[in-house]
Amino acid sequence: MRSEVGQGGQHERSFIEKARRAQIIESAVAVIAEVGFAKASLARIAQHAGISKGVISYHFAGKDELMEQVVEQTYHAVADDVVPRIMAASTATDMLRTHILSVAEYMRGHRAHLRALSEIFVNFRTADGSPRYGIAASEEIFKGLEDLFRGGQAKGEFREFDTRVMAVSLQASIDSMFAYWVTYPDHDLEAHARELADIFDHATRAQQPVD
Amino acid sequence: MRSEVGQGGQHERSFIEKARRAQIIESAVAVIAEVGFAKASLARIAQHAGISKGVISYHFAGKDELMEQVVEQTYHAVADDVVPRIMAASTATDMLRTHILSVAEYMRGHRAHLRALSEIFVNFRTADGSPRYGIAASEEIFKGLEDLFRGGQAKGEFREFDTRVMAVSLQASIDSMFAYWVTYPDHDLEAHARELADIFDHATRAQQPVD
Amino acid sequence: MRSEVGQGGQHERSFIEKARRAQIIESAVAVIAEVGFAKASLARIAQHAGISKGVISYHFAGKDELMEQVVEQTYHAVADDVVPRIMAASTATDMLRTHILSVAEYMRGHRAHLRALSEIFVNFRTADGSPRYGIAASEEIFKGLEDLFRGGQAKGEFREFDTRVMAVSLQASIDSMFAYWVTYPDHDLEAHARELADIFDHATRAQQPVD
Amino acid sequence: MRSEVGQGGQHERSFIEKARRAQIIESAVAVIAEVGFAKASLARIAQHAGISKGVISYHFAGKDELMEQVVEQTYHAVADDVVPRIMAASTATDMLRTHILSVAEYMRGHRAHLRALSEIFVNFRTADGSPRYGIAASEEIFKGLEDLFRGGQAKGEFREFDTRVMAVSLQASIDSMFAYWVTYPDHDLEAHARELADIFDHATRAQQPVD
DNA sequence: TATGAATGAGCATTCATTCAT
DNA sequence: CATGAATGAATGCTCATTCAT
Repeated sequence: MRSEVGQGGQHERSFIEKARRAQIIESAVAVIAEVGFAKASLARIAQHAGISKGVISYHFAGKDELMEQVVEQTYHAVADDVVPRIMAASTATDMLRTHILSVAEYMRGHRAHLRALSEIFVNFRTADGSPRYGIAASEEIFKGLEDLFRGGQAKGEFREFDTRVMAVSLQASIDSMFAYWVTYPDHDLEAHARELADIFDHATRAQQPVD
Repeated sequence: MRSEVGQGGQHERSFIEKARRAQIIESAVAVIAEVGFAKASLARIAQHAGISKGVISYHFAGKDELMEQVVEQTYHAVADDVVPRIMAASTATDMLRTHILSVAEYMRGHRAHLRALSEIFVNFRTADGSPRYGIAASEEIFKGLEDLFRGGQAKGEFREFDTRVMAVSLQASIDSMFAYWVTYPDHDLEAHARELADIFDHATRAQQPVD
Repeated sequence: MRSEVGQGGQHERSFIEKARRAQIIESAVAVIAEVGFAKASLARIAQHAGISKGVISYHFAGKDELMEQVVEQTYHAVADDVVPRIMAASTATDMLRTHILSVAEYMRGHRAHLRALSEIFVNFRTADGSPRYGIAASEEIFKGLEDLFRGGQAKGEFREFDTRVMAVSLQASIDSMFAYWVTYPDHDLEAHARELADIFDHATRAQQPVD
Repeated sequence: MRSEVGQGGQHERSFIEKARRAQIIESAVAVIAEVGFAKASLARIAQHAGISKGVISYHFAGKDELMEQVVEQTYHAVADDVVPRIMAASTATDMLRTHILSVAEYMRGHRAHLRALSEIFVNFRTADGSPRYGIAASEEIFKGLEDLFRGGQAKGEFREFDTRVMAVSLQASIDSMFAYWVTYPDHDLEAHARELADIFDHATRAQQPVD
């Protein structure tokens, strides 16, 4: 999980180093969220952190590693918050609704983090030009959603459908909810989330009661 | 010097100029699709077109105008192909399904164009740093979809739902279908489109027949 | 006087060619006067003349020849206007005053020409980087002024002084009068010229009457 | 990023930074003096200093700041040398003569600096195309000279004349003395200065003694 | 550990010039 | 004669990275 770790525990990161890395990552998040990936230069990130450019190079192998760390940290923070709440639901239908609502709720408190995450996902490329994170980076999420869907189908809660297509569409709809809210900050995120939950409730359920 | 003319049809672009502009736009599309917006420099675009950098500056006021032309050309090409087919449908339900399937079909033949379009939408910024096209640029699409939805609701084909949320989610799901297919070229785009049509059919319809 | 002339009268410039050259020279004057030498590109000059860039290249060997022509034309126009008036004066003292006042009067009607002339004098460099026209280009003027001064000294009108230094200083003072007026267009050019005439009257005369 | 600091003495420039800035400024002076303002590119200045182009960008906000620094440094160096000597004179007549002679003497040792200064004054333009320093930039000098002249007039040493015209003409005559000497390096600068002092002595004095 | 300094490649853009038509 | 098109060098600038201290 950490790039250079694993040489026999030799290289434990010191407290100060961990603090510095965290500080730099937070600054990176803030800067990317504000000016976008393309204009988030190391100089700007260093300036935001109140340190010299060299410090970043010292603590991270390069800009690429910094970006990867931003993704990893943010990604896990979301999962740590959302996953337990989903697990607490009893039916697949509930889990689906809880998933959508929890993610939306988490978003509300972490606008910058998610903005940065999305910037990196879309823009970060490897040296050869191919996207570092693409749809493929969401594979873990897709797998989790597919498990949820298959569970619902097995129990008869959900109709038969292609679980991968449903997962991809749901994930995209959630992302777009966030993007829409970032663009229009007055947009009612919670109401959007409830509507979205309704949409995928109708889209998945086996029986639709007469309204 | 070249870009701001054309008011009143006075300055007809010559045949050769139109050809060059088209050639450059096509090269821009190809390069952006391949290496992404950030790395799509004029040098690379010129190299791809087999011309000198100066030619681009000669035919376009600057990189910004080139990007705007790419968007405009591609955008209209999609609309010209898809809109008539949607209009031919008689019910809202049919229009919705036709919309999804036609866009998917168009995509199959214009992978690079749509890839480039999405890159520009996400990354192109004005001089002051704000996105040139953002979610807001999709407003026209959203409006069109909302009309479709409201028509269906008025006729009783569709249930009551927030048309804006439905439009945003549908558009995002279509985009993600495309992104998924770009990442996994062997993915069955047509099957995905049919599944997606089913999803939004269930999500919108007023009555769900017992399967 | 003309660069390629002299091959036996073979290459007489046609009427249309002379007209074109004159038109281009006038445009060059206007553009240089407006935006300065450095930004007076052939493109801008052509645009001002309402012709294509290529025309300039066709009628002049290059930008350098165009500039030289601007200087030559303007220079002679000034001389043709001013010299006869000076010659009409009878005493050296009168000639000196007439010189200053006539040049100033000419200036008032030819602001752009003189502005352009000064821009070219100061900025135009040969390929090797040395000034194309420097102080040395004023040699003809200096010689003329020195003749005037020596005449006055011979007749006892003027005191003994270094005629070269007086010529250089007078010419510089006249140029600065013009520059000052260009910067502050409301400046009273005629009054300035009269004051300047007084200054050099006092500076040169053999006897200063008790005021 | 580097240029706008320094409010309050907070950001003391390090020794090495000051040295680099000085070195770059000196190279800029040398290059401008040699090839003129228009051809004094950052590349050439860097080459002359034996450093990479980026170093200049690192130490100066841009070419504009570098040019402004050249002006400021040079300007103050002249003033620091010349002003005290003028102040030491007791009569206006002496101050005038001292001014001319001291400036000339300073010139002899700083040919390139003054050449560069004049190049920048004439050619440096702001982004909107208007001269960054024009005649208006000499306002301070003009004001100082006018004070001197008015003092002399008040004490009866000088005749009545327009002090502004006298100041502009004197300044121009001094500049042209320098320009002449730059063009003809063998020219006797001191003799020229003495002659010039005589000229303005005659031009200003209230009484001209019978020779 | 941290820093300031330096590098050099890459960027968009401008421009005088050339040339086929 | 005149043009539009194309060229390629040069410019100021940004930036990730390296390195001695």
